[in-house]
Amino acid sequence: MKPSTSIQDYLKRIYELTENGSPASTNDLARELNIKPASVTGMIQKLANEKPALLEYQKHQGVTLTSAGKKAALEVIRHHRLLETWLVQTLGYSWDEVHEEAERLEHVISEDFERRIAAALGHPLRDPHGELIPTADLKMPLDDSTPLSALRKNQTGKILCIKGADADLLRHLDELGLTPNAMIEVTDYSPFDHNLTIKVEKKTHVLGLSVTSKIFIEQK
Amino acid sequence: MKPSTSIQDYLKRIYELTENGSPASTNDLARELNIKPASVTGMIQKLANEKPALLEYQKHQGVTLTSAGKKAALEVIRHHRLLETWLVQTLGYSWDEVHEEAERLEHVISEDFERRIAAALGHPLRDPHGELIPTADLKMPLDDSTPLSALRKNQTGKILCIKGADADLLRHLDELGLTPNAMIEVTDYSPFDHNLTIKVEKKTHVLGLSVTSKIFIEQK
DNA sequence: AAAATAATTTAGGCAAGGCTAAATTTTACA
DNA sequence: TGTAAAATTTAGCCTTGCCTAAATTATTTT
Ligand SMILES: [Mn+2]
Ligand SMILES: [Mn+2]
Ligand SMILES: [Mn+2]
Ligand SMILES: [Mn+2]
Repeated sequence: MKPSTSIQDYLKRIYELTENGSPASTNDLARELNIKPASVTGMIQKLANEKPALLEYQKHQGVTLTSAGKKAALEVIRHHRLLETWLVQTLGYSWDEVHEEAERLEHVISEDFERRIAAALGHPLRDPHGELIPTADLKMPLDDSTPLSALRKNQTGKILCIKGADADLLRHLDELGLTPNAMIEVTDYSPFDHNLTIKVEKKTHVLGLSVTSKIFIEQK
Repeated sequence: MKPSTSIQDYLKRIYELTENGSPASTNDLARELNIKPASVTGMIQKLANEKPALLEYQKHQGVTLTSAGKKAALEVIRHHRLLETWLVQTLGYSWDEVHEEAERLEHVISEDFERRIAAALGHPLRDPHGELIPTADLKMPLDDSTPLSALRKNQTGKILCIKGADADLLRHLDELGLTPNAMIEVTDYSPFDHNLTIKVEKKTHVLGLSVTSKIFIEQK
């Protein structure tokens, strides 16, 4: 059976929160889902006890996805990212507007719809923010990007992805020309505050860590 | 507040069932919604008692939409028909495939999405089946069509709409060339069984009442 | 005009997925 | 190392929207 919309959202958030390798905590999940921690506990207990369990769970230790859970999560993420790409390309959404729309559509489109937009888009590898799109057989491609925050003076690269930015930051980055595919060069680094001075399209900007850690680069 | 998906489906069905002027019965509604009559009674009582009531209801007498209910119904119907049009035009769905997809999407698209597809399609008047699309200000345009079943020998017209046909019939009509915009001519009428003989694209077909009553014509 | 049948409503229940308040565990830190 | 704070879980409750079985009302048939 296809998981409910609620469950799909849980799985997607857990996928994201566990990408760093460590389990997702009840509180983090509650924050990301805008649901009270007590309710999250109830749901993760349920998901961990399903016939093919979707989660690995030990009290007070957080959760990780089983392979069944990961597959279900990648299904939703593929829908989300294909939808974002498609909304931008065919309906003129800007990249800071698409998220919410995709957040609702992702749960209701058919597999046929998924195939049609994937084909219409030429089976894209990344969504408008540069995030990798899981393949049709639900594998997440390897991510070979480096956070901009790891670059130093005179290093250059192409922006691959903006991760975890809210709509305000996305609009700001758009104004600065810091969008996927932009070529950038680091011209200075301040070890005290981790500020990076970068050049993009002939213009120079100084970016703090809270920004540079959200921009991902393909190094030259 | 936006009505729930369930409520939207109730309102849409009630709109359709009351187009003939008479109230929708509990049983008819239950059949259309695939929900047990007892559950329908519960829901219509609830909807009739909301602050601005969505339904007019008297025990054992069926329901009609209030103006608030009609507005909410037209909102869903507009979504549905725009979506069908758009899925056919941009993703290559055939007209017999789109219904189910639109049935789910109609509840989750934003008003912004609605405006974007309406604009992208050039504010169409009819969906792929020829059904009238409610306007952006939620009025249903006047329907000036006549059922094919009302035509007689030597009368001609253009097909405007196929109403209430299931996917199988839609595919069949498609094969016969009986799609919106096709020009047809009635060459014979049998008063005994109400069969009509019609000519479309040089071919002749004999259609029973259960078919001719679902095809609507703009008379010449 | 009964009696039978059909339609509708009532009553009681259930599952999903939330919430609050209270209890418990873990972690932090003085 | 003991305690305070933070995180998590438990317990009990609520709403939505569905169900079945039984009761009631309306409609047909005889
Ligand atoms: Mn979502
Ligand atoms: Mn899919
Ligand atoms: Mn629907
Ligand atoms: Mn709308």
